[in-house]
Amino acid sequence: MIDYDPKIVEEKWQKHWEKEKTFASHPYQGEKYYMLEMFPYTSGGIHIGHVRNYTIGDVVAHYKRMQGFNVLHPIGFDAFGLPAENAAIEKKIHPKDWTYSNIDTFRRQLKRLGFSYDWDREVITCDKDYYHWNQWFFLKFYEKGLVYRKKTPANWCSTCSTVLANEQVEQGKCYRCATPVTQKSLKQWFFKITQYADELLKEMKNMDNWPVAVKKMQDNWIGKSEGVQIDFSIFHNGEKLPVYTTRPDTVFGATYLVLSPSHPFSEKIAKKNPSLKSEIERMRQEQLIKGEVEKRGIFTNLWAINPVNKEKIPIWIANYVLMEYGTGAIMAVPAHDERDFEFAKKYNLPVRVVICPPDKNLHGENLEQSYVGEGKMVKSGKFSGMASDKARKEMSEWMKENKIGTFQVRYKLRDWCISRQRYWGTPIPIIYCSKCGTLPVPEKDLPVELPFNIKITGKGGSPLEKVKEFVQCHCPVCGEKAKRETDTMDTFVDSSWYFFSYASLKGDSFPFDSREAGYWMPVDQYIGGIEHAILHLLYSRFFTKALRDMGLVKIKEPFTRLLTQGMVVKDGAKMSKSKGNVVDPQDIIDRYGADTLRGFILFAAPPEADLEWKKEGLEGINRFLTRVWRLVTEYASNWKKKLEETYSENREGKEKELQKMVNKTIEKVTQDIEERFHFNTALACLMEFVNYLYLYPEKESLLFQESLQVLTTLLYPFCPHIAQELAERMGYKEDLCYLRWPEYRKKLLRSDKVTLVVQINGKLRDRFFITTRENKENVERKVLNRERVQKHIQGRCIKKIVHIPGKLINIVLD
RNA sequence: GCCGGAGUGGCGGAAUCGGUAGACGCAGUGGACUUAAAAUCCACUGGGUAAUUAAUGCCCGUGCCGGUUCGAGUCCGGCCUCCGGCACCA
Repeated sequence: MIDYDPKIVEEKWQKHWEKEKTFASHPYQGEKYYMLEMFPYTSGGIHIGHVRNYTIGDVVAHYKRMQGFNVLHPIGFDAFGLPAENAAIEKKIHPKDWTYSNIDTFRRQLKRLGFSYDWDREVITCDKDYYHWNQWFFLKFYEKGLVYRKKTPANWCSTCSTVLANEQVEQGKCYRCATPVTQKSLKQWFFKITQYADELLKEMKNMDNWPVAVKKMQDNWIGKSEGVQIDFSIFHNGEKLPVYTTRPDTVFGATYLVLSPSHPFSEKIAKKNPSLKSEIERMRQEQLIKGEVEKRGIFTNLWAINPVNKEKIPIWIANYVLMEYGTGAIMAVPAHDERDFEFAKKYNLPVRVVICPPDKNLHGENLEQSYVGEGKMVKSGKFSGMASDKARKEMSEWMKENKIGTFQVRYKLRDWCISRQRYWGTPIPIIYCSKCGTLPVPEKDLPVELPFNIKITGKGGSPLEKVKEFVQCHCPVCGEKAKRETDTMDTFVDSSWYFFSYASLKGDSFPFDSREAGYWMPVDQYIGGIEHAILHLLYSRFFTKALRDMGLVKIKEPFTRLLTQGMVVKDGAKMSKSKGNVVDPQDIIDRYGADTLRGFILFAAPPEADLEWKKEGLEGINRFLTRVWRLVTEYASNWKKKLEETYSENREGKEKELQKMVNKTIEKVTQDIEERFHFNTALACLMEFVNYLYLYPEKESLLFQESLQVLTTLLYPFCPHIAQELAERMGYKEDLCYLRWPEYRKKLLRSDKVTLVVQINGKLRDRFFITTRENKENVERKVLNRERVQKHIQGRCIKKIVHIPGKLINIVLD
């Protein structure tokens, strides 16, 4: 017997797979299955989180192939982005060289892990053949009115020297470097994702195979609310001052009105009234920094009229009202809104209760906190006495009829800002001509190539601005000298359509072939980290819908099923350089081999849970694989074409038991993959099977030979190298990935002896074997005669017997 | 604050539809092999209690309190803790 040497075995088969293109995909041949894992951003080398993501996907890809599906399982690289520029500054290496050298490392490591990718479909987003189509989409969106430019305060990260999309600001900090984000007014390009807000929301109802957590996060992010815009007016000149509220039922309780410091009317006041100007400016500054600030405001000396009761209420300007949402102005109802209550208490503004909870009366003067629940209307004109939820509808109707309010649907979702003042990204294909204005680059002039002759300093604005040859161009309309846009696109544009690119072999005049993409898309199973719950996944959904409306694809949604795998943690914390608890997959491969690494990652936890890294567990899997190796190399003889003994119905005794074991193992492994992706229990079951085979006495029998063959086949999706090698040693010369997955026979799972569990008053008291042929009465008589049962029921009265045939009897005593 | 998710041995985890809690692995203990060790193989392994019939028996045990049920880790109500997301969105 030869010892198990993973390095030799694994490299042998990796060479074979590469040479034979074993996992290449071909369209239109049978039922398709598109298995996709989120492609990696290639900074440095592969880390353990990638290995987990890709291992899970690889098991599914293998399994589906063996089920007879035509599988597409591609990979590529997310290659544009800021880290490349940072590396350029720190290491004096060109972003391009840094990126491609990382990609080489990544590709080598992915191959070393033996993942079954179709490498012919590889995509690298910084290749001009790829970003060409980002620009093309930009132009098409431009034609469709899905792109626009506006000057607006944007989220600014001073460390990255660029603006960020709303989705990239986490708790007021940059998602990448955690620098507090400030607001800076710049002219920016936007994709009109809000046009799809409602569809993005609605379609989620049909996405049953997405995790609830992700859907919930997107739901919150889109933030749909239904309310009423109520037109208040300014007392002295009657000018309209609309506010937006989701609680029109509280309108009689409005005791003051608040404007955002950035509201146009606030600006007007600031101009007229220098004494207020500095305070307004100060509040505006406070709003630039996200996060909780103490509520602050000033009275404008102006008054507004509440249209429902003609009441005169003071107009304030306060830092707790945002300009970006609603109308930038609110009616303040301190009795029924927490924020207004807090503000009213601070500035001693009146509190008027208009809704009382069912069980008591409230009074504004002594209210200790706002009441935001439902209840009975009071002090609300003709609506007094009505239930608040009913009043909400009726008052809205009434306001609409009297032309003082209109129904409104609002979203928190803002348009997607795609401008980045960075170098390493897709140039935005726009030309500014002093005569003709802002013009898209003609399609025939694409791609606008990113220049490589550049100095990255990290200082002083966009790097492209300083590249004369890039900036200077001619106007496509009048031919005069013009300037190019120097901002590049957010890299999330790249990842919003890469799955379409994989799904077709590239053409020269189109981003992808609609026919082939139509065959493969949508992605049947997508796997990635939960950190992309809103960013990448929302953008990709938006892109898919936009592409559908352009007639390029027919589908509404890109990803049918989504799995968000858990983190890999060590010593209770997420692996990170700063904590010094990083495990380098390469070290594990060198020491134990790829199959052991894959096996451990799959065995240690179910995919959606966090995984605790334990060196000892790794050794456990390695021991298991060694046991499989020894068993097969020692006892296996010839690979059989058909598993006759496994399914024969004429076995008795030990053989029958083994046969049952084989069928049970197939059943369990199949179900665990098929129904739940619980690879940990699938592997546990294979371990049990191996333990059983070790103790089985007749290792020369045909049935035992077949059992080894089944074991090898079932192991293949998890640890493909060792399985393929063992299959070959048994005489199987083909690739296991195209061998049909074994089936189990239900009939052979049943045995004629089962354990019957006996409970007395719900407590386990006895268990014994019965034959399945025995009738109910007979079994019950036997149970009652058991010594252990007798001991308990002596002198007591049997109230009831619960009998689940073949499983359990519960005797209920008084 | 709001919205998700999770709490099971010394540890990672299993129990899929309400029916034997702790599969499988790790760690640990004992034995076999060995001059010895490693490796390997075999067995035991939640806590407590009892020395009788020496086979096991009995009690407790899935974050806490209560409920439904013949029977609850699983269902219902109320808490506690941890993790993740959002956070002046009117």
